[in-house]
Amino acid sequence: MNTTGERLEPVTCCAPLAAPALSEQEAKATAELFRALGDPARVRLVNLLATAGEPVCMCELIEPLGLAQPTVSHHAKKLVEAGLVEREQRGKWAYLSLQREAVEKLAAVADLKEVCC
Amino acid sequence: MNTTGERLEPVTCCAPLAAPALSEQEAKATAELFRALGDPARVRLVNLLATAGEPVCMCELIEPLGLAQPTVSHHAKKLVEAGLVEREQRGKWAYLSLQREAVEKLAAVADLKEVCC
DNA sequence: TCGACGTATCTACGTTCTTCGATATATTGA
DNA sequence: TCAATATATCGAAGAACGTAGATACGTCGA
Repeated sequence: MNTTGERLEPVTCCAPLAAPALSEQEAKATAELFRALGDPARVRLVNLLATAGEPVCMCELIEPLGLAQPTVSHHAKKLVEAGLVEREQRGKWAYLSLQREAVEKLAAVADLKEVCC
Repeated sequence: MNTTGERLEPVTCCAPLAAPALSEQEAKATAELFRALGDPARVRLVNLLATAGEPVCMCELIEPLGLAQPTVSHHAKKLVEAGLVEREQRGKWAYLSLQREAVEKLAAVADLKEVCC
């Protein structure tokens, strides 16, 4: 999809829903951010990270999510790409943690009282 | 999709992302809510309603969105079903307005500091 | 009554998404 | 060095999605 090589940073590029003049670009970034949480598996993954409060090994997510390992890897990648989750390699293990600032920015985007991001 | 007749109310059924024990049902409801805003056209539609501050005739949304009339109708329906937008019939015109409480609830769901919906 | 207009639905098409088995790569421990 | 383990990627199948043309329905004004 992105052939130019420039990476979109949805979390930093999107504007509040009530922004006076939402550009096409901003709308796309905002939609991508919301879409990242538009799947039950990813909502549960984020929930697991939020309640854990500390980085969680990816291997410990497979069972609670009830999905195959490639599927969990796929969803984790989506969340990392959206900026909502951070991935940290520790030897052969991959640890995921919540990007709390990104999630808070998401809440700010949905906040109609917010004027600016 | 829903053959039993029971209507899901995503806005009232979903729980915060940081909820201690997110059920499968709640995760699905939360995902549906986020997914409703997971398309640029719907983000712009919500933005138009948010900045208008008053009900907007659907016929006035076609041009700014740059989409065909059936497509706008389709997106509007999705937003109404998600509870984010209210639809009001006035003669042959359909007026859309933002369900501000629902959008605020969405922001609360994304708020990690919130304990309960 | 009739034509114009606004809207929803039907249908179809191409794209994207979710899922998982198979497989490749890398790291650890023996 | 070798087997076991964790993870990512590839490839494929089925479902869901976005879009718009055609069409049907209802309302308004003449």
